[in-house]
Amino acid sequence: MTGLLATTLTTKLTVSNLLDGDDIRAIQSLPIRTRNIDALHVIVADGDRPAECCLLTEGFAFRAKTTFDGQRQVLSMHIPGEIPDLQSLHLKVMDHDLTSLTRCTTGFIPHDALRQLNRERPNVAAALWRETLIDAAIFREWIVNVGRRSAAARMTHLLIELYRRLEAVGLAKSGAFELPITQSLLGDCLALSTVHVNRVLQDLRGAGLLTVNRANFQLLQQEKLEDMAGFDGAYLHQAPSI
Amino acid sequence: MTGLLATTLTTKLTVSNLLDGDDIRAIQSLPIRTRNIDALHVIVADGDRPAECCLLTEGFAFRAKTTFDGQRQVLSMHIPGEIPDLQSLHLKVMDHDLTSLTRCTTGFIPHDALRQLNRERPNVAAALWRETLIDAAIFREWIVNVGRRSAAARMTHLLIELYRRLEAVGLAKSGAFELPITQSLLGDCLALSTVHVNRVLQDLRGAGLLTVNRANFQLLQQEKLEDMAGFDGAYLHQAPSI
DNA sequence: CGGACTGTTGATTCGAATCAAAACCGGTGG
DNA sequence: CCACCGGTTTTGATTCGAATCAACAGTCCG
Repeated sequence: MTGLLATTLTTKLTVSNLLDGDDIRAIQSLPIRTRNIDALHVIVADGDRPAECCLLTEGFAFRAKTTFDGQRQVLSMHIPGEIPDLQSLHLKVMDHDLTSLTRCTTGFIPHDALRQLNRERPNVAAALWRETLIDAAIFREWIVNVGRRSAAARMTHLLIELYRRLEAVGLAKSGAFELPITQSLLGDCLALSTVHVNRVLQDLRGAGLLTVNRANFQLLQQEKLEDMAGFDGAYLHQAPSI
Repeated sequence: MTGLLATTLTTKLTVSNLLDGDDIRAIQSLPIRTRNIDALHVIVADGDRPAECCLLTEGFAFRAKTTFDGQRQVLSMHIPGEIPDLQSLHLKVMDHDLTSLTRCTTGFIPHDALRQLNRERPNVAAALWRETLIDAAIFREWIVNVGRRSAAARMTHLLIELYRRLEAVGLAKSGAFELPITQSLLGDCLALSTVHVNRVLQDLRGAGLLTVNRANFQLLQQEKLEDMAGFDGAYLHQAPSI
């Protein structure tokens, strides 16, 4: 693994973990297969038994489950630097879909190579484990979002979360970020109908709290938005080793 | 660690992981502090920085978040054999509460000891990691439950999940299990009001699908219940190493 | 026996879904 | 260049599931 792919992963892991030079070199020598993926393409499907993990380098992806009666619930959004299906390393069968939102650049790393790395470099294993735990922390907050917040607070909370995560990897600043997501998919994230998503966004725009043109989101009054969403970023565990 | 505590943990981990004799001996020699905890007592609180993990040996516990306006959302239920705060090993600050539902027998294991064990015995590290990944899989299904299912389906899905998990550790059979949970707490699990929980349970009883007297739940028509809940147990990842 | 949860019932309200249709857009091909 | 098309966004009218409000009954326990 060299170039962008290596940088993406090592940057992510060294920010919040204590890796030494050997750890980083071991990561950089992982075998990796680069692949470009079209928008809205199922990368790994529910029921699959993948033999590799997918490192997202460019573009966005999301994980979702579909109920037997065809309703879809998005479980998480994924941004560059993440390995959305890292859990497949220890859970053989996928229990949900991983889908590209936009065109993506990805790197596939064989499970075997990752297992060997984990065995030889406990620091790296701990860092990767930690990433899956942050994942779980985000799921927990997602449960609260869908279960307990009003439609407007739900929307706001999701947008702030995305902003914070994108900001942390340099893909957003000053409250602005690019995310080519439809209102329908936002509805599947928030367990709201498309119609209601539209109305909520209009209310938020009307209140002067944000703007949205196509894929461009601009959070205008972050303080106020955080208040109305009851947002506390602690669950993102972004501070180094905290 | 000896006796019941050791048995609880090693049973759990050996069922679905490949541990050898040395692994098991290493687990059994973990230092552990036994403690009894009263019902409805906060074991680890949001914001805490625990230095040990809590192995649940007897009794039930749950994890929950409270929003700034005082609403509570239960995130998961925990049964004997589980380590509900294992994530604290790598995420220093708790982002939710862990609370006992009933009187519990617990064993506290220092993080230091667990870290050393993970370093020396990669098999054990993988087994523990896997437990946290199953945790996350259950969170994902919980999102779907709260986000996409009707009140009745939600209730049913939760009860079947609990039954399956209890059955797997020998604490339930023939559709029956003991769980001293109030309707109010069930509401906090399902994001429903207490009143509505009551009505849904009456409907299910009325349809002859289950009975509830105090803490005793009896699922009468499991097939039918699974159908109406859209239950697919794959997300519990109970089959050994699958 | 009294008090505090817990469970139950009925009446009413409300947030969001649903249904239906129009307006808007970005592309495609004639 | 314009007509057309599918997907997306927007608007309005109506319905519905669950919340809320308000009592009351049951149960446990000191």
